[in-house]
Amino acid sequence: MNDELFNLIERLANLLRQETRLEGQSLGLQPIQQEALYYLSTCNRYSDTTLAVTEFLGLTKGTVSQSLKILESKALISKVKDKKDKRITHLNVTEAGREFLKKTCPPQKFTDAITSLSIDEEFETKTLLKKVLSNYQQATGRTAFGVCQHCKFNRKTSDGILCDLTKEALSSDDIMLICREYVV
Amino acid sequence: MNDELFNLIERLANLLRQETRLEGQSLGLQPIQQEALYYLSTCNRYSDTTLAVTEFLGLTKGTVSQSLKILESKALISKVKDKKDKRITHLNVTEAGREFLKKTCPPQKFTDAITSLSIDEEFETKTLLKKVLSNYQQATGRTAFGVCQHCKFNRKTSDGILCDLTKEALSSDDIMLICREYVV
DNA sequence: TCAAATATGTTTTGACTCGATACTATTAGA
DNA sequence: TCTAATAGTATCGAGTCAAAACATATTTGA
Repeated sequence: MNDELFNLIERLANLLRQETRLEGQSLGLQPIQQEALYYLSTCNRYSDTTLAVTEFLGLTKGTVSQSLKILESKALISKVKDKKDKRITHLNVTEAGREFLKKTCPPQKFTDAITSLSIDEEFETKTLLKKVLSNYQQATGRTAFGVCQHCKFNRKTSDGILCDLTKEALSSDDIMLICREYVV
Repeated sequence: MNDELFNLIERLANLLRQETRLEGQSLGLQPIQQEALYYLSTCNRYSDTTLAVTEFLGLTKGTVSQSLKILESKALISKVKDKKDKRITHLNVTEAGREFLKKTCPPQKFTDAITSLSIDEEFETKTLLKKVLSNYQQATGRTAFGVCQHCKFNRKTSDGILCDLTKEALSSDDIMLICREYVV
């Protein structure tokens, strides 16, 4: 009863948030800004836009636009207009941004705490939480945000890997990233 | 890599937060206020104070004081001065408060999502997350907030159950609640 | 073809969160 | 006794957030 799964997740999230807040102080970064930055470092070229971050964080685009503006002002990300569609702006994490993430994300003490789990236990936890997350996303009608590699549209051909949705070629690095168009 | 445990937890927490925000709209309640209310409905008489909520949520007491003021103004909690120590104010969840929690906490769609797990899987996930949470709390030097029943100070005597810390008698309901003084 | 609808993103506004700081009241302890 | 510690409140400024209005760019479809 007192150990409801949702309670555990909220408590872990609260602690993570707290540690994140501390680690962001050196650069004056808020937790939500760090979450956006982290997301941008893990997503592919179809998913590095304001709207994708909006969907990922579950906020409104106006709110996210503000946070991204701050990240840009601190030179942690840079904005690049899309060549084909001029409405779209791609958000690239700068070297400084990656540097910051490497030091702080995931938070050190959390990483330490995980070492109490065995390899198998950690894998098991991830697997089960992924299942819950996937179901929850579906129930709330939210975008799945899965890894390119495991997407329905990802196709291996004799010429290499292809995205069936965009018809573009994908590198071996590409397919490790998170995509907002992900479909099971 | 893309499925880091901390990433999964943050994403689940973001979705929970979003659903919580929606469910709080009817009463004009913010997510953090609902978290405080929920905590107060699960804690024992040693842990129903402003400072305990502060520790639990990992915020500062000024911030929490404001949130509690709003909960009181909406008649979801009531404040009762401690008889012995006049500095202390106990926070009781009112009937209206419990009514609200029963409807919204945990969020319906999250509960639905969990049903994708078997009983064993859910238990396993809880067990492992509890382990991580416990370690994380210890690493960050935070209060443990465990269930009274499993605390070191909980002692069963011929006269009933006793708290060795406060030397007070505990009922069978008491020992199911969360205590800030919890020690493994 | 070209106007209407749609999509991406920014700005503004007002309510709220949050940490920091200063403050009051009460209790503990040397 | 009288100083330090503890519980809690009040205020401030920076930032989050949703909502709405807005500016561009693209797509749709008559």
